[in-house]
Amino acid sequence: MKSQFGERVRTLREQQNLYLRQVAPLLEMDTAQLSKIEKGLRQLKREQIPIIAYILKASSDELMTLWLADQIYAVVKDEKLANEAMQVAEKNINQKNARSKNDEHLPNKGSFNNC
Amino acid sequence: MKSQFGERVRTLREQQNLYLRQVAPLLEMDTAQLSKIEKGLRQLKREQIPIIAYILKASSDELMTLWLADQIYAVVKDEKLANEAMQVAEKNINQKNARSKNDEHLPNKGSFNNC
DNA sequence: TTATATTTGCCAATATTTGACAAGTCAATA
DNA sequence: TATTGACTTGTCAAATATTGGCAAATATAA
Repeated sequence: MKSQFGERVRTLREQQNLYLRQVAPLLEMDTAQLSKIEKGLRQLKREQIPIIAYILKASSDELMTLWLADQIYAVVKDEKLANEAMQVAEKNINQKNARSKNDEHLPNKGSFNNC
Repeated sequence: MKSQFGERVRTLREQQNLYLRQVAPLLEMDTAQLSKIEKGLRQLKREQIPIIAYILKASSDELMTLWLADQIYAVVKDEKLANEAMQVAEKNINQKNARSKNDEHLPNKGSFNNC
């Protein structure tokens, strides 16, 4: 498993018939860096994902999802307890989401009511 | 959601009636650092997990799982696409595992047969 | 108050990641 | 086979991020 994100970016770039040298400057980097990003040897900065999505006429959400998945994968890829850890993490995420969902039902959500 | 790992360590330490000052030196750190680790403000080094598990008479696997879950959570905690990313990452892990499972059925696994 | 346990803030030390450049490979083709 | 263009790789200093260690602050109990 290499970089899902990088592979997708390369595919998209080739579909648009763009060269590294055409795309890299738009991201303010040289071709070497973008090459490494596509090969998963470097990480694109999170805040550049919408930019590259725009350049490649792709879904920002799709690329962000792949980028995040790569980050997660980097944490657990050589871990025998990867699946267990994922389960625990998932539970934590859902609890967090449940909490903020509850907040919606509380009065004065988002107001600064500390009078 | 704070640090599952840190909270578990604190619970275990208190169950054993140990003070930070007793445990910290065994991990070659001062009480301030261990305090931060228990509160999730610092990360214990991965390779120290078996050590702290031994000190606290706990399961190394349990603590490793919580530690990894914390690392994963740190990546996605503020991401709206957290769940999607987790799904993709999980698929990647399972594919990887499936691959190494296949390897077991190949001949000469682990030998250096490049003659 | 004193003593003990823990926490917090700060910043230097260390570790990790990135950016930039040069040199390299590879394929097409003149 | 020399040249060109696209991409890749290696190196290393610079930028970032993380940690370690200390001192001071807080908290709680005696």
